[in-house]
Amino acid sequence: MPEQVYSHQEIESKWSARWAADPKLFAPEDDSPKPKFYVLEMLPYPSGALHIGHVRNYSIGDALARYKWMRGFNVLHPMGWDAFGLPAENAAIKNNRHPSEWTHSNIEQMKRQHRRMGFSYDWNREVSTCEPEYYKWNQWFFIRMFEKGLAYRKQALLNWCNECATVLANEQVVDGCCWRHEDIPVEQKELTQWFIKITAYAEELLRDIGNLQGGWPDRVLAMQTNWIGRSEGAEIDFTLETGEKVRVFTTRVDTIYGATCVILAPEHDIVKLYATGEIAAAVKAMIDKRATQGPGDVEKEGIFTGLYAINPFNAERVPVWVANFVLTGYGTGAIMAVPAHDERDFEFCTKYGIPIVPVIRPADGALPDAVREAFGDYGVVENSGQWSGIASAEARKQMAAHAKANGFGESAITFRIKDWGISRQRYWGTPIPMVHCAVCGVVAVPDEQLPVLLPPDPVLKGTGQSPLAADESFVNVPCPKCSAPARRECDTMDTFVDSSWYFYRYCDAHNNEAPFDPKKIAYWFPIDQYIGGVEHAILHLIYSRFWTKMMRDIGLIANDEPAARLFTQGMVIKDGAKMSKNKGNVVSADDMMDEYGADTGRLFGLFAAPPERDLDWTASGAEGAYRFIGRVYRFVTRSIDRLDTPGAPTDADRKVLRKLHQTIHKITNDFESRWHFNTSIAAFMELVNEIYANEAQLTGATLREVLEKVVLLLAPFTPYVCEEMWELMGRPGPVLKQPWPEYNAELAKEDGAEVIIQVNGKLRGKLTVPFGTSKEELERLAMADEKARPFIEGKAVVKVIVVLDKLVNVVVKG
RNA sequence: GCCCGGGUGGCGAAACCGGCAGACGCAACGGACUUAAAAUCCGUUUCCGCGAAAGUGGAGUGCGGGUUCAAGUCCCGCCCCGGGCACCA
Repeated sequence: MPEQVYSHQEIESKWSARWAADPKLFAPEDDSPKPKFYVLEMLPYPSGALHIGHVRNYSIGDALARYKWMRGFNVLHPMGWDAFGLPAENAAIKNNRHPSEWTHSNIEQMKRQHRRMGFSYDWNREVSTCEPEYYKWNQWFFIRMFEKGLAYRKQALLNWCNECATVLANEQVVDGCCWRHEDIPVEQKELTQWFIKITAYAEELLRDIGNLQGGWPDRVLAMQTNWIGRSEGAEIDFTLETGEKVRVFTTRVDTIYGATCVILAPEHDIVKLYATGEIAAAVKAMIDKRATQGPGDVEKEGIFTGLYAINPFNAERVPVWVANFVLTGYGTGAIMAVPAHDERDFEFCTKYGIPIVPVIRPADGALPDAVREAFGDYGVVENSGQWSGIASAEARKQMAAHAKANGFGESAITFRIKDWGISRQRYWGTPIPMVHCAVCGVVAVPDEQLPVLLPPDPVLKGTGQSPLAADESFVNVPCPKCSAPARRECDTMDTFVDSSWYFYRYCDAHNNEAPFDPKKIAYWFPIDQYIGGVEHAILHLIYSRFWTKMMRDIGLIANDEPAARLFTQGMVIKDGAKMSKNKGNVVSADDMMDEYGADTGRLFGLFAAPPERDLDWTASGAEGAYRFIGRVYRFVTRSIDRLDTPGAPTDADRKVLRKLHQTIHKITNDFESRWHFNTSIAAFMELVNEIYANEAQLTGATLREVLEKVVLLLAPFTPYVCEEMWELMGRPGPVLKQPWPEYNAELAKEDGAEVIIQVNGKLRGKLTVPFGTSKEELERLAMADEKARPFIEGKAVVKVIVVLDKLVNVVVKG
């Protein structure tokens, strides 16, 4: 066969069709004796077009999946669609199409692109979250949580995005703006909504971060730790002169003798009870201002309520204020202000002339006469009755215990994380399976009536009213308990519910009796490797962890965490900016595949940067990857006829085989440790350069040996062209079921050790010696070395450092 | 302010355990092939000196110190860039 020109269209369309025709090709085996490996990439939202960011994400997972198959694992590698959500509904309003139609046509488009990319998914397990077979189980889980008190309704101030016309969870607010609309400030609205009690798991979510260390990126774990935000402190009751108690939360109860006022959040119950006239008006103004204010520094403002409270530790009477910087949703919504030891309290009390009383001194200093700035560190407690002279840390414990013993407080822990508000006033989501009955109250839809189907013909306006409420035939329903006329809940669920457990469904995607068969979960879980963007570090990834723990506690599964290992890949950058529609720098997967092909797209994406780092997409870089694939392909095709030509082994054979085994070692290591495929591919390029340099001298047997291994090593990165070359070499496929090339350390070994000669740490010469040459001999050779000698002669040799097979460093003086 | 990353040629990067800084690729330049071009193959390219050249000397991994025979790598103190959290009591 003469040398062939690499034509990606021909090769990729040929194998894409063949792979699609074999539904078992990428399916895991039942009852397999092989060890299992579950590799998962985050499922996409079906926007309609795959772009380079997706391609990068899936190329990483696909390389791993193919490698694991070749290493003899039974691999589960599924794909699905996060198919509910706002874009479908907004597109529907704009184009007057049904969200379902829009979504399904997008899925079809993207699935075609996926197939074209040749990713090794088991499409038999495809999950689409907008199908009743899937969202039925969202409802089922919701009812289980309702029964356990983990799903509940309450009135609360909620984040509202006017553009989305719906409520947002705290996790969906970024810099005070909507996560989908970075320039739309989120407003606060008081609404009655459904919440999921993720806070019941706050302690465990935090504790188990310890078990994820090593398997999950530190960055993600740090972000989750921050988000959960545990603070240890105490709650203390200050008694008002009117008799009510105001409970404050503090992490520094040791400073309580320095408390000079109590400050309430504007929304606090006591304020509602006692604020009248001018004060009430000022408080309302504060609430309104805060509701519309964006993020950033806000001037502290407050007003005296006219009330006084008694500090239970020293019986001192302190004024009660209301201030805009005290948050209603954190701690108890009330604080004791200790201006001498808290920067914020200092700022506030200075502004309003409230006294400042220092009670903590630095361990090696004295109490200041006049406080010029807050001293917030731990120190020694002073002027604090029986605790004077005790260190802060110890005083905290003792004073909390004292409060408890005397019935006016106790040690307490608060979390920053809040319950997950899941009600959405939109159509395209899972209906919340609840009924409101005038007699029975809120009643769950019985399991046998699930799923509660979305009505097929919604009236969509995007006005902020739940579209389901306009559909009388949906709304009106008899109460499941008493059969009296009742009304259905009309909100739908946050789509993050859908993505919290989809990866369990892949294990048993067509189960009609249960969300999944626990036996299948026991086999596949935890996910061995999860791969996705870091933007989900606290959204999807914290919800998923919660959902797993919840499912464990209702007895469905045994694992505590969904994924043993997580990998977060970097963003794709083009022309200095993150690829996004707004910036107009998106490269579509289709355009890329037309021009360069799927293999090139994958190879460049993996070669241009280590996968965790941001990747610069450049056309010239892609050209380079394309040229390289062509270089391999041309060599293989022009060598086909020589593969079985007999001949005596040559020096070139040995050199190329050595390079081959060094490359096997390198690539295998990269797969097994840090996934720096950029260096795997660089090593592979070096191998190909070596083969080119020795082409004429290679014998047939070596050519066959080396080229077959070349194809196998490259297959996880560029599967199409490798499948084609494998076939051309007369080998039966598929490549991903071939064993991974085995490393032979003997063949990889160099002829001799290259030892560098340094004088005072500077490189002065090189030696090639047999491995294991003795210290004395190396020292002798170094001293005699022609290049090194001029730097040694005439100087006193202080000492000589020898590292066997590696280096000699002669230290001289003078 | 606190918590994570990161800073190396014209560019993307490599150097994994402290041991030859810049592998591999892009771009640029030169050569071969060609009537010519494209494609392909081969070569050069951190900076500053000296040299016609082969070579050869010095400097160099954000900045300042330190440890060490030896530092991009370890330690101390800074600067800059990216990300997360943030009146969280």
